[in-house]
Amino acid sequence: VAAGEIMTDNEHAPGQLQIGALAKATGLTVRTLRHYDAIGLLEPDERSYSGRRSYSQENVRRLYRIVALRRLGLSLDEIVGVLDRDTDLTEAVRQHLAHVEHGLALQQRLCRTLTRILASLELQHEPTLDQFIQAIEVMTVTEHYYTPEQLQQLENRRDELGEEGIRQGERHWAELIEAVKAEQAAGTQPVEPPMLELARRWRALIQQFTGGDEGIKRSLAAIYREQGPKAASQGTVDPELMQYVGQALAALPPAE
Amino acid sequence: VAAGEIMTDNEHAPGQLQIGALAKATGLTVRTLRHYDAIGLLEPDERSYSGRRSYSQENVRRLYRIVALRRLGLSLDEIVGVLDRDTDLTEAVRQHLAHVEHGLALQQRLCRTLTRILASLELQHEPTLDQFIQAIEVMTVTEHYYTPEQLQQLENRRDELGEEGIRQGERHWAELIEAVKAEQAAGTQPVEPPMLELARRWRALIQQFTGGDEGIKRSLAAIYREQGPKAASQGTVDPELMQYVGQALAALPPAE
DNA sequence: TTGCTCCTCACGTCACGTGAGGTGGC
DNA sequence: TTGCTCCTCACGTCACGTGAGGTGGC
Repeated sequence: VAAGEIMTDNEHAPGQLQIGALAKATGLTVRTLRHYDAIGLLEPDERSYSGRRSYSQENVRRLYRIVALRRLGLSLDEIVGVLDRDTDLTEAVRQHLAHVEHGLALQQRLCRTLTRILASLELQHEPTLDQFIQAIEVMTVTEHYYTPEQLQQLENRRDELGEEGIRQGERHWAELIEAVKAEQAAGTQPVEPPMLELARRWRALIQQFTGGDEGIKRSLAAIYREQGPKAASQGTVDPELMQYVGQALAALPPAE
Repeated sequence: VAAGEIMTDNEHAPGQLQIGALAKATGLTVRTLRHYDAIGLLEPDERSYSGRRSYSQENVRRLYRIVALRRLGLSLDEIVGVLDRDTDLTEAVRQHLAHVEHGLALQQRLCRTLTRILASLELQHEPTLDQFIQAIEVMTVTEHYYTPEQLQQLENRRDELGEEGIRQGERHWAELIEAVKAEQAAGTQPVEPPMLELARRWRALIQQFTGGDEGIKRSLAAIYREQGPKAASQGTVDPELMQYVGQALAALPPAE
């Protein structure tokens, strides 16, 4: 036999590739190529008599396009659209970008939420599962009351304050609430001077939280109305205490 | 019959809820609750004689926890871990956050890539599918050669330059390449003064791209070596042209 | 009898991974 | 005969959505 006749299946048609060779060349798996065949995304040029897939150079070029588009995150279906049903490429990419950006925004919010949850988890000594769950519920319920812009504003203020500033604010609230509880336990009337002084501090802290923004004030008021003081105060104030403080606040002269 | 005996199935056990009522109360679908039952995440307290699910208050509390953890993006399996196999909550959240942040970083890179691809798509007059595909390939192949920090640096420089600066840079390159092609076509030798002048401009533009960073210079050189001039120049320079310029660059005196 | 709620299968989603079981080519 | 490559099913993934077909309670 002449040397030219000694050939592997691979070489029968020059430039044709078997599935394994193509997989190795592109870094894809054999399974992936079979999948692309099954859904009609990349059908091999021909089959050998024993049923083996044989890919032509044309197939290879198409595969490179597929891989490129996959890296952009397009779905196989969208790729079929671009390659075979002449979907406008620019338009497809534009839409895809919009989609990705949308998902990104959601992920970022989730990230911020998780970070805050984690911070409060680490702050609290022995956080009960229940306290934790409540923190999440409060966070998600209250977020529902603010517009995206307002949430952004609150977010910005937190950034301004920084880690330390936030902890300080939390300490101030905790101290104030303790002080109010003490007066309540001591039987102080809401309109007596000591409570009026605490109410002033209370109003100042709320002012600090809202930053004087009317929209945020209204949203906070809505949370009080519809979800009660516990939700509005992130679980720190119970209804009776709030009623007590409310009377003192009502007895205050209008804000200077 | 006494009035007390006239009851709906719903009221047989007070406080018990049928699946539809629970779904309505939580905003989940009936299907979802059945799914949670099927995987053992939330099994109803009991079944009525006709097989209807009956949820107790205890079930409801558990469901609220499930919903809260879902909002953080935990998988149902992770939730089972937290609720039943006392997985450490803080640890679970920490890991989940790390996971989300990782995905976020990938998404952000994808977003930047898409934005750039889109920008170049819009810049080019009649972008062929092939040109486009090549742009993606070039982008992904070359990105492989830079470290994350280097990519960040390049990203930063692009931000500094702004839209207009980038276009200007692209114009400069296009003009320079045209000028070199003209000299080549005119038969100018690489070492003749006109080409030496062009080579100086060439070196200056490269300097501008690398920002003088040695690491980026090395990465760019690696792309030339391993992927050829076409990839390194984002598809704008073919090998012969590069060789021609290369001779002129070699004939230049060392950079001032 | 008519609605309404509930029930149990069971397929589909997206892009493959991962065997099971078998055959052709050196 | 032994490896190696290749083949075709077919199940599993994640959290349900969506029918199909049927039954109990007012």
